[in-house]
Amino acid sequence: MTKKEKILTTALNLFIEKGFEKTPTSRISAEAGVATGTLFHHFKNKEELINTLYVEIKTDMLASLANGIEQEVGLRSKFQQIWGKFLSWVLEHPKKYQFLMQFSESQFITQSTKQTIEELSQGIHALLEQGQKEGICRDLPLELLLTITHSLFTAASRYFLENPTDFEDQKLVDSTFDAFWAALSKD
Amino acid sequence: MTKKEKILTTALNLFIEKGFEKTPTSRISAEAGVATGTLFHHFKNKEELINTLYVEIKTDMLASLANGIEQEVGLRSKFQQIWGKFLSWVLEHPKKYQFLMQFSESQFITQSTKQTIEELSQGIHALLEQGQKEGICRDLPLELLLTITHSLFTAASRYFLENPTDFEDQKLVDSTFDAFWAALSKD
DNA sequence: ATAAAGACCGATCAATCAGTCGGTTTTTAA
DNA sequence: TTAAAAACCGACTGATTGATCGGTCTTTAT
Repeated sequence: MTKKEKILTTALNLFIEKGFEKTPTSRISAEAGVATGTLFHHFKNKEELINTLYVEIKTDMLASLANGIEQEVGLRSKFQQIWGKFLSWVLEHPKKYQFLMQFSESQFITQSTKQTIEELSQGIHALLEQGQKEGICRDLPLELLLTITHSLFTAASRYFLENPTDFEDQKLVDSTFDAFWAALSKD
Repeated sequence: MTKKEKILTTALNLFIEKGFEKTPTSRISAEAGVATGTLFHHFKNKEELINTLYVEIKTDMLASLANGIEQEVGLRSKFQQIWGKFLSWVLEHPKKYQFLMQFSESQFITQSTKQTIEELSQGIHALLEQGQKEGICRDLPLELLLTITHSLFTAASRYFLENPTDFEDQKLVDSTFDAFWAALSKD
């Protein structure tokens, strides 16, 4: 692991444990086994550090959702695949996910970072748009459908994070998807 | 408005605008038209200030949901009333709601505050439990139903906050409730 | 081999800020 | 009326911390 990577993972752990402002850069560099100057060599300032972390993690997550989705199936199946992939990723990277949850609404994530993320999220956006054109999804504003989708993904991940063993119960996982799909689809 | 109240509302505005750590107590007292000492006379420290604010706002919101719900109607109708009351409250108090969103996941809200809130939220908890006993709600873990409920309330409020004029379209509001109810109920 | 570029170091500092404290003013209640 | 309690004041400080900077070490490319 390069020093830069070490700084990033150390920062991740400290940020979710103590919070951004309660984590001195001195502590990050110390625990990463690196000099203060090195941290500021790689990152212009503390804010750039957390924003880099945010983009990196979200990119990682979104990539793992898009990966290997079967294209020759219906919309419902596509969403179901994404549902499963998403929950798997969350359970495999609980700290990363906690970080995303904790800082998505925070002041520290800049507008430009949010912009970058938005662009990365185009995939699901397009899927919903398609679903609406095909008359599969409810006739609600697209933006609202997106928000609903996002919030139900969040709800499920929250639950399974706190009850990880339940994630092995495939029937339960399927049931949660049914609830999601019921909210989204017309019939 | 008493000085204590002035401190609280000033803090609310600064916290959502600048964030907790980026708002010096000196600035709060200055904008509230109060001496530093007065702030610390009413609140043991900065953390107690934000926690007081949080409990006060959440109590206000939950009270306005519980107020005047017709009891002689079915579960669906009860939820629909709450749905409407909630969205109305959010649109009438956008800053307060933003505050709740921004700090619910933050480090600054103590465990004890979260405990207090939990107790205040028993109402909806009980309603869902009843719905499940009567076979109206999906057979999912109660805790998961709660999370789903919470997340869909959040999703709708987010949307209408950003598109306030849409809230006057009663048909659209009803449609959002339909989506919510579809996720929650069995058929 | 060599020189330029990049990574790394850590002592130092300027700035910021939460909270204190000794005292004054206002309110309360007896 | 009076005295105790509560509200209020604001200058001050001890401690913290983001970021710098001059310099060394390591890698890269020619």
